[in-house]
Amino acid sequence: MPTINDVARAAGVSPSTVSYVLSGRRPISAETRARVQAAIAELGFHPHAGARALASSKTNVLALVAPLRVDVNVPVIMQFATAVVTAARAHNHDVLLLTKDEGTAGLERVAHSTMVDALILMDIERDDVRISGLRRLKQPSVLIGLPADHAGIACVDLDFQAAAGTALRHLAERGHHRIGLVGPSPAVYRRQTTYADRFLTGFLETSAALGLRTVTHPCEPGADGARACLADLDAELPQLSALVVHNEEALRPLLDLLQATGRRVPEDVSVVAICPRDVAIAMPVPLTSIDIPAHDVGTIAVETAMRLLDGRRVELTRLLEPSLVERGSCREISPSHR
Amino acid sequence: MPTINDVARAAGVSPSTVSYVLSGRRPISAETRARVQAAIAELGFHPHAGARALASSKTNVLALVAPLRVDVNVPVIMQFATAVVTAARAHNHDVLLLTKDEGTAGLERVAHSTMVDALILMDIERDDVRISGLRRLKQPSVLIGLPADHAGIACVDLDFQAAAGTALRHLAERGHHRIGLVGPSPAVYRRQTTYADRFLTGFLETSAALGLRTVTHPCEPGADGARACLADLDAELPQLSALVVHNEEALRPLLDLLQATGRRVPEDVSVVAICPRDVAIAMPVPLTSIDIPAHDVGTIAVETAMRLLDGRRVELTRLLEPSLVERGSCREISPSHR
DNA sequence: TTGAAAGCGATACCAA
DNA sequence: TTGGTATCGCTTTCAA
Repeated sequence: MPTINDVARAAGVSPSTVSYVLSGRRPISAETRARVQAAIAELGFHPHAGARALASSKTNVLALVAPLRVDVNVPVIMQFATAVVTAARAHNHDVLLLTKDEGTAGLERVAHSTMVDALILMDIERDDVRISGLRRLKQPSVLIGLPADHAGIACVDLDFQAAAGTALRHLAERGHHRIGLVGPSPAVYRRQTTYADRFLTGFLETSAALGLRTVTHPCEPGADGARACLADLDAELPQLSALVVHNEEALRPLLDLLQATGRRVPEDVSVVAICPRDVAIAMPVPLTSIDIPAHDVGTIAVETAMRLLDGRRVELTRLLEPSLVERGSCREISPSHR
Repeated sequence: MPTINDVARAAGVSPSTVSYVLSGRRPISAETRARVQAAIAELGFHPHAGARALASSKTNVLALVAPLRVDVNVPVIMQFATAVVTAARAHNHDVLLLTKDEGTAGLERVAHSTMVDALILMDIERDDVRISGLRRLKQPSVLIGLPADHAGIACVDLDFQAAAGTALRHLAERGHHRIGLVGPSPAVYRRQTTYADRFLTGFLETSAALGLRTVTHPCEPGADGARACLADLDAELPQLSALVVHNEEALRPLLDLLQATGRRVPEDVSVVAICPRDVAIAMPVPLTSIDIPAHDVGTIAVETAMRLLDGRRVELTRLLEPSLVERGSCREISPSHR
């Protein structure tokens, strides 16, 4: 492997000149630049990442901490990861993949050993134990999610609270006033992943503001969970005309169940889902949905990290506005039936 | 951030001694070791990764090249990734995540700039354009998959050819002799991901060896694809009594379709699936299946990389033996009906 | 059993 | 516009 000195010798310049050609941090005459670049190409020179990191205190690597348990939401996780890696590359950075189960120790390990310039964390819990540790790192971090105490830390996420409002308003405008919420599984609430709370809060707020009759219930995984949840909702609010489903996994069993019991979508029950758009589209009945903009969130997370790295100003809390796409799973209730 | 010199000073030893305490590459008196370790703990010392890489020519980082397109098989990809990261950590390595779409350029970038010690690639195609480039790298690589030309390169995968044999034999032993194969989507064949070919080859071989009547068909995504595929199979081989499904995505629509048309599983049609076990379990009828041992494959890939790195002998081609789990979706055909 | 010091391969400051 | 060189923090050889 050729070094910068080899290149310098071949081009008849000093190593520092080669370095400056590479970084563009000082003006170089066109002629010199050409000679250097020719030498670089000819020798197939690639700067040594470690040497660079040592001399410049920059690694050009971001840490991405992902929950690698293999359960629900895997596709969404992958979408975040894809977006982060792609955006990072666009900024000339690479991505070191960490698992959430290494916890604070893992973060400290890569941060203290100077393996990364910044960290991006996903699957943030309400009282995430990792947050306080992050504050002590010299590297900046960006959270995908919104913990209770996020003072001074950059956060990016869908505005789930607003999303609940959007879903309810969409239904209310079409004449629905008896609406059930199929929530995430109790496990999600237990883990206190914050999007569950935030959605629920928004749901209750908007419900009250609009004077709707609503009822909410978490939903256990599987067909049995869906059945139990629907039964609970029906019992507590007879003749509900619409469901808001904030549970990707429950979607399919729920639709199967409705069909099996002769309740048509949207004729008998309207449905709004909060899920990735490809999931909404792939259902037996294409669902009106609010997308989880994983790509945007991931990209913005990286861009926020970049801004922090070069000392630019950032908006610490970025909650992306929800956007609802009507796909025909909500029907208009005629005024006479209201 | 304290350096090794700070530690040395605090412990009253030379920096080299600290280094040797850390690496264990030469004997240190118990007393000295204790003093050094105390100083390390007290100062919160973590060796600088870049400096280490520069001095030792080892990064303790593996590259993992994953297909980050968001389509089918996302869960399997995640399982591979999980296993690789976990295994890597167990060997004191971290994982740099690259996307397949960077192609050869990405591999060369991280290899030439000495960011990684070894590379692990997934989603290998039959005539993968990246292979020849890999041979020229100074870092070893391990493929998850089996390209046509894999001379000299370590490969790990499920033995899909044997898996087809296992599936067919399981059915044949239960009296089935008219069997259809629901293959992957044409897109997979077009991309020439090698597992499709290998499974098909094994299927045809075993079919011939056992004197079975079989028919095979790729299967387009979605409910329509499943319907078309099943119709084709039925047309070409009337009264087939069993299906082998090598298409995770088609599984659910296929079972829905069978139910809708009054064909019960396993009473009327037996089914063997090749898919992750959680998918097989989550179906309306738990399916007899051959697992895709993503965890084992990922772990073995990392272990192979480790062996290559420290010059130990490796078996270049590791095809894992398939194991079939009966879950009741195959029925025994009584001799009178054969 | 330990220490001294020469690299490793870049960057960036100080000069010219 | 360019060159010389100290420096980054560690590993490892050579000596003692």
